[in-house]
Amino acid sequence: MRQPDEKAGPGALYGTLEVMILNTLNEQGPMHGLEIARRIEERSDAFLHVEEGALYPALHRLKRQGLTDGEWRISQKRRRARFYEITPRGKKALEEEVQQWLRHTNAVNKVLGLEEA
Amino acid sequence: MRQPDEKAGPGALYGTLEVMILNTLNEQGPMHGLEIARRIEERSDAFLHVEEGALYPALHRLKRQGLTDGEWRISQKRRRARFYEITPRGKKALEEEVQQWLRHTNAVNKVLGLEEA
DNA sequence: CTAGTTTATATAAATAATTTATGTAAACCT
DNA sequence: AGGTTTACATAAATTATTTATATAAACTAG
Repeated sequence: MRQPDEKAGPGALYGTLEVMILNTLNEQGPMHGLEIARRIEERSDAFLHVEEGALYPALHRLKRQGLTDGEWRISQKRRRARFYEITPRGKKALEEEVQQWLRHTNAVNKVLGLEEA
Repeated sequence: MRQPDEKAGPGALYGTLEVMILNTLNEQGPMHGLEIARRIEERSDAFLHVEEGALYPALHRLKRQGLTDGEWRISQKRRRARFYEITPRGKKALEEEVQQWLRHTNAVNKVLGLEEA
């Protein structure tokens, strides 16, 4: 016997990590990578876990696309850390990606017979 | 200028295709691969598109896991086709995966500030 | 009657974003 | 001085897609 899974399985972040990062920066202001990961985990009530191997490549993708910019600063705990901030383009992308997330979950929910038949 | 995307982008199916297949078989009875794909597309109001290269590997995974079984029959259009049926184990898995989908979307929605704060 | 289209399955190769496993470095603690 | 914590980084492995082909049988047009 096993308790039903209270955590997301492998691949659960797929496609949603970038929009969650952008939203975290948009709502809570500039912060560094590990702090973003912690906020996402907390806000999901520890359902999601953001691995560092997923986090940093995602942050680099967002930076490369001009959706964030970042600068080296010193964290609360006195370590050098890259603080990211959402850009105007990032805000626009965030809005679109949130809409896309809603359309997507809606579509899957329809297929699963879970609402809005 | 470009119309906002009304369709899911690449990778949109990631992680949801199997549960959608199981649900389709559970609700609508035995049917063959291409028909499953069509039903999913229709029920999502053509938002989702199920590529054959995603469909058949997913069907094989489900079969290997004992969540469906299949037999060769003749389709409405007189072609040989493998008709799949959900098994009792498949029904149990479906329930769990639907619950997992709900927990997952809920977690992402919380992070995005979209409900159930 | 035969060439082209449609239906149906199948699979290899390419792509993309994860997970897992390490590594570096500086700050803090004992 | 040595061990732990914080923070970033990246390579390798994994997984599930997308894209591109291939096969084969049945229907359809000329």
